[in-house]
Amino acid sequence: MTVKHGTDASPRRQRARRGQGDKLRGQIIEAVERLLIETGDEQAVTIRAVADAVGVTPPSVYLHFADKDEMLFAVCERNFAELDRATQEAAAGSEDPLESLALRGRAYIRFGVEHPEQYRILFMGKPSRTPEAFGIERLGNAAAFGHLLEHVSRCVETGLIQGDPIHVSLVLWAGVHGLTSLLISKPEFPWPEIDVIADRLCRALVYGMAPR
Amino acid sequence: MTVKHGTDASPRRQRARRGQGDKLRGQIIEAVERLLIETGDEQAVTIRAVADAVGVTPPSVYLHFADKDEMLFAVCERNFAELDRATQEAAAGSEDPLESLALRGRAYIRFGVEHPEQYRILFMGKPSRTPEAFGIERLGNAAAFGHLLEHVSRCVETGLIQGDPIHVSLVLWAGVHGLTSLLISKPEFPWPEIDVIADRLCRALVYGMAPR
DNA sequence: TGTACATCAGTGAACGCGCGTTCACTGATGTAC
DNA sequence: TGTACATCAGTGAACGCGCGTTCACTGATGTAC
Repeated sequence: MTVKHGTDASPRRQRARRGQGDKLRGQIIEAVERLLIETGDEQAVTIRAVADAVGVTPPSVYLHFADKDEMLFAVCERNFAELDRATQEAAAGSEDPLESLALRGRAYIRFGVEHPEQYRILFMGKPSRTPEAFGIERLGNAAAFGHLLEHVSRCVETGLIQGDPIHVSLVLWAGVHGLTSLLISKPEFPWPEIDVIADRLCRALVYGMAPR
Repeated sequence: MTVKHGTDASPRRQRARRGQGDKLRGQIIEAVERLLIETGDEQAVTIRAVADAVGVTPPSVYLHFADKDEMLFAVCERNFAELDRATQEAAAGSEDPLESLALRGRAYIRFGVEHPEQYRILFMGKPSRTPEAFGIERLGNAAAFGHLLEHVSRCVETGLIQGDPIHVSLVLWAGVHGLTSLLISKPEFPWPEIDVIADRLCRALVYGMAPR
């Protein structure tokens, strides 16, 4: 089944005043996120659907984005920032560095479960779709990973965790990403209580890398 | 850039003899796998491309598969069996149950890295694409997960690992899936040596769930 | 205060594309007599 | 051994679709005089 756009009177948006052209850019980004959440389907985010959601014609999108990918990446950028904020906030929830690290992991998982389609675009997409700057640079330097690395480094310095901080950080990331992405791609699987399993995973990872 | 099919003389396949019609089915499955490997792109696996690879016209595919999804799932089935075989074989590599569990994890990761597009279809696909029977039933009952569960159960019975065997199995699966899927979706990331990090992850997971 | 005009935010219609799928058919092959 | 015929493995051409993108345009808005 497919969706017809603009068949019923799509609320035609009022044209921005002169000099206010950038307003549309923001509205487009919001519409993309809304579509992602409502339809739960990245494929449903077409230029046409987005334009229709905003109340504008498809070519207008090109006034603000060179192409479709650029539009999607603008959304990603926003979500990266949110992910970082959520995990930093959670990590502040405990004085104990290892406990704090586990909390960080659980916040990451929760973020993914609550924003499945955005998460899919950020971390589960095809590599080819990802423009150059979006791979190593933005991902490697992304605040979220940087903050994790800092946190891990502190743990390693104080001897709470053994190993190379980068390796440890990658292992932690991979672990929480695994549960997050499985929860997203296999929602029909008979998962036990998510919190229980997320907690178990984060503890195993964190305490599994502490010296014995 | 797009690919033109059948422009240069595609080697027209010799028609099967009477009663041998099923031959084409097998050749189609092989062609899908070959396309997946060669192009590294699930999107490149179109009915037309598959038919062309086999040396047949598109409608012929419908002689053996109701639709495109059914064709793809036939490929998945084969790969599930291979994944199970690879992990079972690896697990036999150590007498120590925990060590064996870590070996199983590493084999899983290696399988995914070596069959990225098949892995993507198996575990990273959109849930909607997955037909009913492919979700809980085939995944939950899949031999690979069943064997993991058995293995974990033995460890729990002998006190080497603490917790509910299903929870533990899911945590292990999620963990190895995380590294596997990140390696697949972010190949341009500056990963350290894969074996090192895979080993570190598997040990952290396994020994992190052992009683302290 | 009034008017000509440049600018800017958008529009409408169309493009070419590749896709999954359908449908009426063809021609080689085996079988019954 | 020869021939009519049913069967079966495939073909060829076309369908309707939605997509990203382009291009020439329009009409409201602000500004200079």
